[in-house]
Amino acid sequence: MNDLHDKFTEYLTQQDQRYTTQRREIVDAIINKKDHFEIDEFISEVHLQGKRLARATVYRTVKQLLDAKLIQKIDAGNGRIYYEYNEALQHHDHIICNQCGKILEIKNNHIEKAIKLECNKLGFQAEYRSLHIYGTCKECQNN
Amino acid sequence: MNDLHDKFTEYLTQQDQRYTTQRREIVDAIINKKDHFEIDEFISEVHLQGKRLARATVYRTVKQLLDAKLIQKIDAGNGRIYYEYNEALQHHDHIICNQCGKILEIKNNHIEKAIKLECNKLGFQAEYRSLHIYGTCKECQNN
DNA sequence: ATGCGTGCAAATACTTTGCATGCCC
DNA sequence: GGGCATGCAAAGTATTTGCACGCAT
Repeated sequence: MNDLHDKFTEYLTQQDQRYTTQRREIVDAIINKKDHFEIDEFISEVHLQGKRLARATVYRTVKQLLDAKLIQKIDAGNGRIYYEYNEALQHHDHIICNQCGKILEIKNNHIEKAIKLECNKLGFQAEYRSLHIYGTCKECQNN
Repeated sequence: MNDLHDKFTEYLTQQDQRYTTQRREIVDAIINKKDHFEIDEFISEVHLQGKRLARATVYRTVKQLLDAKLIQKIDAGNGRIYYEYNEALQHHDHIICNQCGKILEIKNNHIEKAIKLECNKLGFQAEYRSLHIYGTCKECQNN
């Protein structure tokens, strides 16, 4: 049993909601994709597999997963919106290259700590964050 | 003369584009608003002042200002999208309360440094970032 | 004068919603 | 069996685009 299923089950139970076949399938697909995905591409893939799944259901489920902090939304800046599984609820941040569009995932304790300290100072109880750094990656700087 | 006008002029010149009346008015309005604004609210206000200004022009100009890194986009999570003037190009980050929707702006050198170090490590040339922290503010924790 | 930028409206894209039916608990 | 969730289509929003005309350079 995967962590994401457990967490989502827990969330749904709390909200007195049901873990339906569709919700289960969407979560499975997210786990299998591993990295970031787009709503549209996601729906196409599911349909290619011959499964019936309504757009609306995907939007509804994604909203719940966001609300449950199990996935996060990434605005790649060029009009594309990605979603990504928050593996084991460990926050990782994103570095996005404006040239080639590549997305690097980082996890840095100093950043983590600095943010926690600032929140403590303000008495703010942080639940979740989104940090995206845009610029030019090593490879693209050489072009 | 305001910094934002200068910077935008510089950007437009680089791109061989013109500093039109509309662009100037949009920039003025942004400077006067100071804090974050929404496209829709923004257009209404300009229209209330009796000025003629097309939606499309606002979208086009906002896109350029984003591209020039002079304003930044904030996704408040509840479906609302804000834009905000990047004062003097100093990066400040946002703390957003999920209960009351309040947005706090922070500027913290430790966060700044930790991010710079991580980028240096990766050889990534950062131009811009967006950091949003979501949670519950001090006041709302007491309710 | 030249041609980029604007305004307008239509087109497109994205997301939500109402309602009848199906399926989880 | 009761009622929440789904699928479908239609309605909302948000954003982009084509084209004729106006204005900045």
